[in-house]
Amino acid sequence: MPQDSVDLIVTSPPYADSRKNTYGGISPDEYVEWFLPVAAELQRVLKPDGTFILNIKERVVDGERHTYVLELILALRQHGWIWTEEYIWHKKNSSPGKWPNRFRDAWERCLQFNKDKKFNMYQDNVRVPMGDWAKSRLKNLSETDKRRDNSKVGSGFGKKVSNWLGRDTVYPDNVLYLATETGNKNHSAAFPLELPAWFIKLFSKEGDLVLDPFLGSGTTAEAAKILGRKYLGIEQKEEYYQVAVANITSLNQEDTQPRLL
Amino acid sequence: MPQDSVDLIVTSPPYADSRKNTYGGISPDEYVEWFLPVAAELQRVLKPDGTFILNIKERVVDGERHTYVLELILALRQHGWIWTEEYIWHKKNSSPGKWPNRFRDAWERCLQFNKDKKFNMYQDNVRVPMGDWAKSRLKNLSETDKRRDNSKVGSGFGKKVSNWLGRDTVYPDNVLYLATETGNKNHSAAFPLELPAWFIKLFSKEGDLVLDPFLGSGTTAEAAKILGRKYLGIEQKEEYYQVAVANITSLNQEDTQPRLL
DNA sequence: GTTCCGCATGAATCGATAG
DNA sequence: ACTATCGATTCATGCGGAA
Repeated sequence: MPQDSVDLIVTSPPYADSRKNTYGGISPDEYVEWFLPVAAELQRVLKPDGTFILNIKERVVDGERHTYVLELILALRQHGWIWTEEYIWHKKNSSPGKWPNRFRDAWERCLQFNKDKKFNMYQDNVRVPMGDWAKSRLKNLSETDKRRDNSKVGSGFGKKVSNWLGRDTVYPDNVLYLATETGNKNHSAAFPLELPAWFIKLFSKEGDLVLDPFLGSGTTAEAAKILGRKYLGIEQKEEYYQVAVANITSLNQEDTQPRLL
Repeated sequence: MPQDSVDLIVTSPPYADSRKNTYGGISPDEYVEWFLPVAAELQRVLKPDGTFILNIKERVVDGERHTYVLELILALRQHGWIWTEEYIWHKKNSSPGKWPNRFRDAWERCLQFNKDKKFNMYQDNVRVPMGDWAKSRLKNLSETDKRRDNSKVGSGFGKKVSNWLGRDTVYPDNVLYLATETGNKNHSAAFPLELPAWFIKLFSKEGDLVLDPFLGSGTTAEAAKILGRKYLGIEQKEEYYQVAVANITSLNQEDTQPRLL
């Protein structure tokens, strides 16, 4: 691949040592070492104003959270990546289970890395409906606030409130509150379509190129296709590749578009 | 303080370089070095089956998340602490603001450290009401609901929905969804009472000793008092100490108990 | 006695300007 | 060339006073 050719990278690599029977299963202690050559190639092909989103969560090893994700962040910075932000994916329906020393794990990291401090971000593409507070708060402004609006002299007290009139969406924050995919995909990672879709809308525009170097069942490419982006996926396992191709080609644009927009 | 005398430590130390005009203001680059001597004392006084909860979040420095929290976790492990878990505090109302390169920050870390893999955890004390799904889901049980239905993905998970009949509370997960305190405390940290209260209920029992080495306006001690634990707080600034004493002594047990239980 | 309205304010961050 | 200060931006909550 040519250098500086990709607008956005969104990926969820195989987590260390997990899914051992379905994927390669990288040992936690070797995870950073295993990932760095990949990151170097990603850095080469990403445009200077592009973004790299890494969805990952550290395993529990021997009763303790392993530190390979922390070490990976530090290592990537050593190699020139900028650690711009850490988004949290807060899962509505996390895996069940009960243990004496911990609760169910309901969140994952979505790490944002950049090559440059200036990067493309299209914030208006991910505005969310205003919270419920607005309904009760802005419902009955009519009498007093209309008067305030008409008299533009002086106080400015009413101005703040009237600023909110007519708006129905606000900017989100850095926590994504999404359900996990309960679908029937033949791939063990529960990676909901909305997760890559959110980052694709936020960090790319139509016609841009989105890359997923660990394609898996093709969720990132599906989201990119639905959103009108070009997409490129890499997958080592023949069987996942076949699943991804099937998922992507069977996509019916008319069916899926309303789901995301 | 004698060694092995504290059952639980819950604290929210001054964040690096923030609150510069109210607190000392520790530089991000010196944060780990500044914290380690404190951590050593905490390790000394904590009981072997006790827990240390550290509420912290890294600042943005020069357009990038600083790494001092990651380095602090690694350093604490070097000094013998076990990094058992990372809870997330998902804030309902985060600080406002708009920037071209990031959204509002709506979460903080609550890091759990232990001296030993075996520690006290009273999970039943923090059960939460069952979600609304239960009402509709349990009304008409299907055939698969009455027996164990194994996951189709081969994960080994299964479910037996009929197990849920008659229950009205469930265990929570590792994400706490709380509002920040917008109250009138004369202390700049917005640390809601529910946050220390949750960990106090989870990791201590009545009569246990709870320590907060950075007491601030005394929220941890307030929660401990309400929940019938002994408490011990350390505060360097005379003015915060006075505020904390006032907050704690003015506590009316009858008023506050229903708020938390 | 209850609901509704007005308003202050919070672990923030960026970019421009001043020193 | 570097650091310090300041203005601008914006969402949700709770409290006090009014209806």
